[in-house]
Amino acid sequence: MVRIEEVNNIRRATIDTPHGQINTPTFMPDATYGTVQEVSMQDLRDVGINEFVTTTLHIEQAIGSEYLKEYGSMHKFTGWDRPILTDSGGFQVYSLIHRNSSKHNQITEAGCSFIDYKTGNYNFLSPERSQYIQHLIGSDIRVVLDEPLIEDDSISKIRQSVERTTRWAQRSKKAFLEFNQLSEADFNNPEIKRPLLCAVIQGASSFEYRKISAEGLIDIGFDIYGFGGMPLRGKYSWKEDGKAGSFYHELTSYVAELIPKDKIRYALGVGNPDNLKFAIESGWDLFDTVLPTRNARHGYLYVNSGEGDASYDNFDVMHIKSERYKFDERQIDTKLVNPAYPKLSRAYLRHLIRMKSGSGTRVATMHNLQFYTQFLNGLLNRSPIPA
RNA sequence: GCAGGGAUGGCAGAGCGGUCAAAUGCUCCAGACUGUAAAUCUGGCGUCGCGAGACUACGGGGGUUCGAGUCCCUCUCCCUGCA
Repeated sequence: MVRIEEVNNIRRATIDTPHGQINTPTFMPDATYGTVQEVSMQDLRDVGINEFVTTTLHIEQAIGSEYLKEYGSMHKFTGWDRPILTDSGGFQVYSLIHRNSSKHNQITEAGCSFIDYKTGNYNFLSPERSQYIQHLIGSDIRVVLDEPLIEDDSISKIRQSVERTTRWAQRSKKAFLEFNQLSEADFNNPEIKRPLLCAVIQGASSFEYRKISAEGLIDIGFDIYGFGGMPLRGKYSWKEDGKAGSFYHELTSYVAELIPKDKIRYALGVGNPDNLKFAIESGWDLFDTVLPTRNARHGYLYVNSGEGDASYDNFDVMHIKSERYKFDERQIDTKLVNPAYPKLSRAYLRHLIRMKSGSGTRVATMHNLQFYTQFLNGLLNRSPIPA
C-alpha cells in the first residue's frame, strides 16, 4: 500500500488509496466546506492538485454525512475522482472553543461538545462519531480525533492532551475497523484495499511528550502519523522561529525520526514555501495549509524570488492590491511555467481583487496553488508541469 | 419677495461655548493570516516632522467671549412652504 524511496536525500512515497495514488511529497489544499473556496474541482486539476483535505466537522454542519451517504459519496457529489483526506474535526473544535469559550463549549474524555454559533444547535463530536462521519463521507485518508495544544502550555496540560489523544486514537481505530469490517490482521495486510488511517502526534513544545505521544500511537498502529499542534504563537512560535537550527526545526526533525521509515508522515497545517522546504528535507511527506487559498482571497500572492515586493528565503510575496501594481502590465509571475492566465496583467488582477470580484479571487487562488505545486516540483527536480 | 431649514475633512454624517485636528461608516494607504467558525482582522488617513510638537482648518467676511463648527450680524449658495 505504501512504497518509500529516497532520491537526493529526499523521501518519496507512493501511497495507494481507493481513489488512486498519492505521490509525495505533496501539498493538499483545504476544501473546508467541501470546496476549495473560489475554485472548481476542474481548476484544481488544471493547476496540478492531486488530492485535497476536507473537514469532518464542516461537512457535517454544511452538507451532512447522512446526505452524502444517501447521495453516494463525497467523490460522487463533488466529481473528484482522486484521493480525499478528511480531517477529524479536532482542530476545528479546538479552534472554535478557544475563540468562544463557554460552559457549552468543552472537551471531555467522551468527546467535544459545543454550540454551533450559526444555528444554536448543540453538537457533539466523539472519536467514534468523527470516524463514522468520515466513513460516510467515504474519504481515502481519515484522521483520528485528537486534542490539539498549540500554545505553549503547562506540562500537566500537555500530558493530558497527549494521553487523551492516545486514548482517543485507540477508540478511533477500533471504530474504523468496525465501520470497514476489518480485523487487526486485515489492517496489517497490504493486499486488502482500504482507506488509510492517520493518528496525530501531540506534545506541544515538549520533546519528551512528543516522544511519548509518538510511541503510544505507534503501539496502536496506523498508516500515517501526523505532527499536530504547531506552535503559532508564544515562545516557540515556528512562525518567528522558523530558521535552520531553530527550536521548531529541531522539534519537527526529531518527531519525524520517531516515526517508522515505512510509515507516512503528515505535517498538519504546514506551511509557507520555506516551511515546506524544510519539512520535506527533514522527512515529512504530506502537507496541508490554508495559506495559499486564504491569502489569495486577500490579495497575497506567492511568487518566485525576484517577482514580488517582499522576499523570503525561497519565494516572494506580491501584495497585489498595492498601489505599486496599478500600472504593472506584466503577468502575475513571469517565472511561472504555463500559468493559468498568462495574459492577465497585475494591474487588472489588482482591480479584480480590490473589487472583491469572484473572477479575481479565483485567478489568485489558482495562481497560489499553481505556485505551490511548481515550487514542490522544483524542489524534487520534477517537471513543473503536472502530468 | 416673505417665512423656515441647512452649508463640517475624498464622500456620507456626528458635533449644540472649552476635554475638537473634529465621533462613526465608507473610500483610500499599509500590513497580517500556517490540520479555514476568516470575502476576516489590525494599523494609518489635514499639512510639515522620526519625534515632542508646530501650522492651517468646520461656506466667505465681521463681531461677542479668556476661549467659537458651536452664539450674534452680514454675504454667497442649496432645500422646503407661502406668494
